[in-house]
Amino acid sequence: MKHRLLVPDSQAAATPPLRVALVEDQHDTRESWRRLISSFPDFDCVCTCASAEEALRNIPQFKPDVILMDVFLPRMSGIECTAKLKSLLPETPIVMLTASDEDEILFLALESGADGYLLKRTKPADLRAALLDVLSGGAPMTSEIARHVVASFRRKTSGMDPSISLTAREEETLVLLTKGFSNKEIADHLHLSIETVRSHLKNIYTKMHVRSRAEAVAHYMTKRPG
Amino acid sequence: MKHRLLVPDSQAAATPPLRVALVEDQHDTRESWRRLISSFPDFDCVCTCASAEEALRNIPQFKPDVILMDVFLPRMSGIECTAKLKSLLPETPIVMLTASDEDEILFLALESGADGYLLKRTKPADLRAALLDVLSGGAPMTSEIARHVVASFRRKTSGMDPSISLTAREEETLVLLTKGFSNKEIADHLHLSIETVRSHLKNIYTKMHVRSRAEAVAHYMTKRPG
DNA sequence: ATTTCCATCCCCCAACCGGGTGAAAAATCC
DNA sequence: GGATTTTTCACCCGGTTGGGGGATGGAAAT
Repeated sequence: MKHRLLVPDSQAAATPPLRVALVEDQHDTRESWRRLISSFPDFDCVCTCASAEEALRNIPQFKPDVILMDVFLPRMSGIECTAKLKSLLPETPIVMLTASDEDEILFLALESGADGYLLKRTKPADLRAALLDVLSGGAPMTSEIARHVVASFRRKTSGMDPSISLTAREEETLVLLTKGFSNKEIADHLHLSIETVRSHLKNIYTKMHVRSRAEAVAHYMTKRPG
Repeated sequence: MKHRLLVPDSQAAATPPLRVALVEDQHDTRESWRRLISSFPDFDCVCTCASAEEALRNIPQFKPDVILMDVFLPRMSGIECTAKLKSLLPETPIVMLTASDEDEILFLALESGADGYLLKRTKPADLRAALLDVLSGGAPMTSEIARHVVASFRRKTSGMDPSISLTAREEETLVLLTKGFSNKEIADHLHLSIETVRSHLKNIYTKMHVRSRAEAVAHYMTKRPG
């Protein structure tokens, strides 16, 4: 899923510059970002937009290699704009820029399809590294943000365990159950007889005190978010 | 949430070395990791464990600054071990090591509480950077893995088609479905004929592109937490 | 006024599912 | 090494479910 061949850390003057589009509503900020990006020998800021509407109108024609998007824009937010741009240019990586580091905005941005998430106070060298990173298939973000993202996966071990302890095989079966598979599909997936799956399921039901797969799925998913 | 004050990129010979615990079942691999870590002037491998059980027994006493954990261990997996260690030492960052880059294992590892995720083929300099990163509150992972992680957020909302709009009655039916009720129970609850419930369900399945109640429950619950 | 949707209900049928019972290898524990 | 748990599989039975047809009346939209 590489978008361009990159010479990782050199200035790469031989290849044509990578084309960047920038969306930022505040004039001064926009200009300073534009100048900064164009100051990199291997990058060129080919399109600057002052609003989400302008971005949706212009960026698809420019087909840039990467898009830098401010989160806070008047009327339509950068998050909504990102979602719309992603359906127009699904292959073009979008890096969100934000002043705050609120979790809420971070996750909304990632859900909208953003590929990276930088704070506006990012240092010039780090910005360039982030652009190269996202263009080579990475997901640039600060350490703190990465930790927040990773932390969001963590299960709460508080109220879930005490009673039910499923065996390894039962757990596997249950996970496939929550993906909506039938007994036969689970059996194929685990290379088992359908009767074995039924057997595991019966044990799971007994341990979880439920009487159907739907109930098991519901109980499992309320306990383990995701 | 910093665990130690760090001098980011210097060799920091003045501060005491950071204490690393290593869990890896294969003797040769374990030794080579141990030697590698101890070769860093600012790190010291104070505890090596050949199994998850040994890790749970020894690591809590050593109270290392960071734990390196192989995912594949006999009997109890590194993932399970990570979950248990996290409840014993919630502040100690754990970095998972894996040979493969399967999505399934990655997400299980993150859910278990791992703070970073490295491939075993990581270069020595990158390992050291990753250890420093995780100790200063980051979440070290390769670019590819970071992209997988952010991509997993996208699925949640972009998979949640804006196209599916259920009617009021269908919504009610679906909610009861997620509580694990049978068709008959739903019918009683809503004072309807069982045939009406079946009818609603058929429409729900069509709209949601699923073929069973378990699948519908799974899809619904991944979209709406709770 | 006509059409389109929604909610309600009915029937059929094949397939699937949940529950009971049993049992034999394999792994694990003590 | 013997006891226990886990994993694997089988058979039967009745109820449930999913998918395919409809049909009716009412409400909302055009």
